[in-house]
Amino acid sequence: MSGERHASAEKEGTLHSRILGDLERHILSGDWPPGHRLPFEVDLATQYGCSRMTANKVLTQLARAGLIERRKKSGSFVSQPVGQAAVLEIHDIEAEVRALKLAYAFRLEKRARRVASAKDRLHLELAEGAPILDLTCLHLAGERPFCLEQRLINLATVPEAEAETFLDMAPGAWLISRVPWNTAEHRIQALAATAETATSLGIARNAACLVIERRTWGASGPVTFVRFTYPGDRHALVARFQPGGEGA
Amino acid sequence: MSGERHASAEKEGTLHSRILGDLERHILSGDWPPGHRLPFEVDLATQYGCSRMTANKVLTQLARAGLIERRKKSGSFVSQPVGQAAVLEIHDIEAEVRALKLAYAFRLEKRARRVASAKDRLHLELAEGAPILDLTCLHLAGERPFCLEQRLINLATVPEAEAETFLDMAPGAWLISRVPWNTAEHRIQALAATAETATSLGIARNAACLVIERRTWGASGPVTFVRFTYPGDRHALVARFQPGGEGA
DNA sequence: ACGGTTATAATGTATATACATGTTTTCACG
DNA sequence: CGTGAAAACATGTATATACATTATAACCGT
Repeated sequence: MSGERHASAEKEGTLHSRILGDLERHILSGDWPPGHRLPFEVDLATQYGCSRMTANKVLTQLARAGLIERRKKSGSFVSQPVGQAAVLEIHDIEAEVRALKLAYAFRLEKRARRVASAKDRLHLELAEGAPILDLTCLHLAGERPFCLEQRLINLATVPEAEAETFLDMAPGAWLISRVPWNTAEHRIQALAATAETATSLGIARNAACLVIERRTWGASGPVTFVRFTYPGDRHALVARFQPGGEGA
Repeated sequence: MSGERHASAEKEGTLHSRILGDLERHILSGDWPPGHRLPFEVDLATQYGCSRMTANKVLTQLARAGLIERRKKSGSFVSQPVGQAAVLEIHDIEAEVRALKLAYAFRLEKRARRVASAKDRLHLELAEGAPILDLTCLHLAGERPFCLEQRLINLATVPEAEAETFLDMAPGAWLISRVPWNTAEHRIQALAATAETATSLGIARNAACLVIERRTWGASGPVTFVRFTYPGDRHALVARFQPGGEGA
């Protein structure tokens, strides 16, 4: 009620996180099913002996995380568990290999500067005849091929790339550290290995491969298109998901 | 500054969202590269003619979204674009089929109640001899097989499932609407079709298939394990990502 | 110089208050 | 008896203030 002024560290953590934790627990445990109305801001404030502002901030955070929906006059309600979204971490390949406790290496197999063909324009939104850099490189785990990377870099957006040899640094890492981007689109498929990729990766022709394609845009237009091809029987993507789980 | 008291709707949107937008623009455009220190709370407050609390809330939100890192005494800094996380939406299969403008149907091919074997316990954390429901069903788009679903349901956690026939409602949709969950783990692989799955899906043996496995936990333990097998040449997962992009 | 204490700068959390905004309920008037 | 204006309600946004926390900087005596 009267509210003993600010945090006196009575038990553990801040009031904010205590309230947040309690509400999340009620929601995630199913104790409060979707559609259930949670206490009003003023009631929460009374219950925890805090101001409405504090309760408001907690509820606002839950709403941003998608766990609840808020309606004026009506109150706040537990959301339906909407489409199952998973945070898919696509690691840096070097990190991926090292996570397997294997030595990492890569080999540049192709580096060509040319103008965009019609086929390239399917992958990246490019003007006709726009200059691009076409790279292919093979990532190795220990002695064995791990992943084949085929990449197009838009030289209109990233002119610095033309001066780079990509002999010492993989193009992915180089781009990440130099070029800002703000949107990426991924496409994940299972495809049979073509004769070419089978040779590069040292697998049987038509073997199942996991193919991940990524297109990236920056403020000044399309940046890069990349296709990673992994031997399917040796690789898996893993994604973990907790609703409302912010990146701590 | 004196700060003209609350929102007088001078231009557009709230002060909060204007500041947020401005900062995001600076960061995403690369204008402020990773490591760059952004203005202190008090400076932002002065600049926008608002109180420090307002600036603080904006910065706090950016920090939660992972765009910036904050250090006491030092200030707030643009984060390194860490591991590329993409929000991967795994749609409901029915929605997926309808998005292709095809008729949706499903057929239950197997429904068995049994106790967990050692192999089942690899998929789901189960006690030895725990009762489970073992389901297989085929999802159809138009007349053609679209996806094969193989599912284990933990009857210890979801006893209601035993009374359900799953003839009218697909097990995925049934579970979503009835059983609360709080953690899911996905595994995505490319695998060659086994003889069985090839027959079910009407594809060639050894054809590349996209396999998505999901394990789900609720408050009272493991809920379900499911494996979706899609003919690889006919299906792709698509994920779009914008850093700091909250679910509106 | 060195190492420890003190000051200071920046963020973190919380309060009380004020007014805006959008819904729902109520109630009075025709 | 309906309908439209007014009141009540719950959230949304913003302010000013206070004190806590913590990392860095400044100081200071030995």
